[in-house]
Amino acid sequence: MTTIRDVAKKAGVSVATVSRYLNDSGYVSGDAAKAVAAAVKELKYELNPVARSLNTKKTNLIGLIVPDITNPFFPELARAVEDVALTYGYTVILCNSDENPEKEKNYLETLKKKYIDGFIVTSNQLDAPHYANMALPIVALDRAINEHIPTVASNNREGAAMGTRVLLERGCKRILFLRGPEELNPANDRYEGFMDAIRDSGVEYDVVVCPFHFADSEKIVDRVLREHKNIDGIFASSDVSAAGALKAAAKLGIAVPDELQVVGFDGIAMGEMLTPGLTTVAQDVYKMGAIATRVLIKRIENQVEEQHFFEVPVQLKIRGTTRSVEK
Amino acid sequence: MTTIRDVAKKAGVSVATVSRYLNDSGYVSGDAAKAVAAAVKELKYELNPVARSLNTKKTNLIGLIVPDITNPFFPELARAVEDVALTYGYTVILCNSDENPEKEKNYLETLKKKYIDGFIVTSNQLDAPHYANMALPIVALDRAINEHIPTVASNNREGAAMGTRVLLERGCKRILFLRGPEELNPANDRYEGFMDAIRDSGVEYDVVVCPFHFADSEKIVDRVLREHKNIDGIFASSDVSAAGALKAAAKLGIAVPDELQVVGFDGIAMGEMLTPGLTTVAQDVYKMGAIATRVLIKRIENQVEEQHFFEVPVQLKIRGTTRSVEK
DNA sequence: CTGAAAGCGCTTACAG
DNA sequence: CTGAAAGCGCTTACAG
Repeated sequence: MTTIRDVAKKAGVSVATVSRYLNDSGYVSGDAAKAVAAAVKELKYELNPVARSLNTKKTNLIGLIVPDITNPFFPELARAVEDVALTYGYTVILCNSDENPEKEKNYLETLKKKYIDGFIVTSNQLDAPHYANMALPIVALDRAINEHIPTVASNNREGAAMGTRVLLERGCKRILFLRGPEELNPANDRYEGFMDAIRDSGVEYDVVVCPFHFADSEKIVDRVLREHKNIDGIFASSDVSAAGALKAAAKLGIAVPDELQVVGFDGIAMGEMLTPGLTTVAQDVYKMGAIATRVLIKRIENQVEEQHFFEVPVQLKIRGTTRSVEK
Repeated sequence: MTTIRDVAKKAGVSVATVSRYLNDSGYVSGDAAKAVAAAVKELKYELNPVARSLNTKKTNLIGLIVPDITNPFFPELARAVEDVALTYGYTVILCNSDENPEKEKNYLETLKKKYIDGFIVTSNQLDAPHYANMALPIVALDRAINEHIPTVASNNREGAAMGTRVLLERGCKRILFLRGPEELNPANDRYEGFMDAIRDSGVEYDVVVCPFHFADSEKIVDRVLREHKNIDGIFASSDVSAAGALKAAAKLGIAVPDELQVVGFDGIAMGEMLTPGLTTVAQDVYKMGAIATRVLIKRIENQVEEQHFFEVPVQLKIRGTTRSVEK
């Protein structure tokens, strides 16, 4: 392995000068620069990043903590993070937390010891002490807002109102809202948005708490549809729940969208694979990941950034689980 | 930050002794061990992994290179890799290659410089020189077998034969096989398996090359179904293609499974969310990832492992896109 | 069984 | 503008 000493020797300068040249820090005369450049090229020298890290305490590594990469929301996020990170010369470490504070804390701590440069986190524990004491750049995604931690999220509330209106405009008279878990901020925002839109509409509605899980959602919707035969619209707080609702409806022989219209939230790829295609409030997950990564890297590199909250607009995707608007 | 020197001083021994104690390497007397243990505890000392890495050239980091984490096959793989890695004290770096040899090579090289300990790779470039010259433990997943690189894969050929037989047993008279890309080993194996089963059946069949991509598959199947009205069975080499086929059939008003039966391959979660549920040849992706990770770590830790090829059995999941077997 | 010392390969005040 | 030297925090022959 050729080291900085070899380069220095060949170029006839000190290692300090080589280091300065390599890092573009401090003064290096034109002649010295030329000699070093030639030596680097000739020896095919490449700086050893581990040795550098020991000094700088930086590694160009960032951690991405998600509850579970297997949840269809997260792969696209991970992709965006990785793409942008690569652009800036960073590499990403993937961590599944299972929403388990201990696992999260453990990752945070072991990676910090490894001089990781920062974290992008989707977590409900952001107010926990192990975050407050991190002294490392962190950006929160999707969930939790904390005055110390920049956050990027969809405009969940407005999006949910939009989704609700899709159902209202299409003549639904009794709407079932599949509300997400109460400990999730985005789920609560979506609930607010639903309420914003439904409140003054005069339309009947039911609210049922429902995890973002296919089989559970199917079971819950099956029960509710049996009890309330006149439900003609479902707004699910996630596409996975919407898929469960569709499955339940199909098994009960309820025609979608003729007897029952369904709108989801998320915009995951599965939505268009269903038949009929799922009408949904699509989040721009890729954009969220991209923004989060840029914000994080700015912080890592000590660039000033005033903004603390980044809202990414959602977009309606009208597909086959809703009818044409009645004139 | 408390260092090994602090511990040595407090324990009244040399740093060499502390290091030996910490790494359980070389002799340490009972007394010395006790003193060091006490000092470690009192100072809450934690070894600096970066400093260690500079010496050992090991980092407890492994790289996972996949074409695209967004492809529904890979999140579960990533999950398995991460779970097992964590168990052994390793952390995983996620790399999307887009099947691009340059990107792959770039990751391999930059991470090698960072003293990454090994790679789990899903790639078609495994015979490329940058792999041969790696001198780092590598395990291949799903694709490509190379006498120097251990591989874990499904029994694709047998699985495809099983899937084909599902259609044959249910009375299909003309089967369309959606063959995957020709540069993919697993796709070729599945093609062989299809041929194994169809050859002597006397049943008519067509083979069309079709990427593992939803919209493309839909388009291709739409065309074929228009041209050949008597096709009554489709075996797709991937679930995503099967979903495209189902969409095409639905748009053409072809009833599944009454007029057309469909079988997929992969077993991704989306399959059960479709209506009717997708009958498929399910791979045990999690198990593949888990095995690959264990094999890799064994190699990293220089444990002997004779076996070079690990085959993970597939499992039929009969759902709604196929009929009951005719008696 | 133990310690002094060299070494892993870099960066960074500091003096000149 | 440059170099000698200390330092980042560990590991590992080697001599005893």
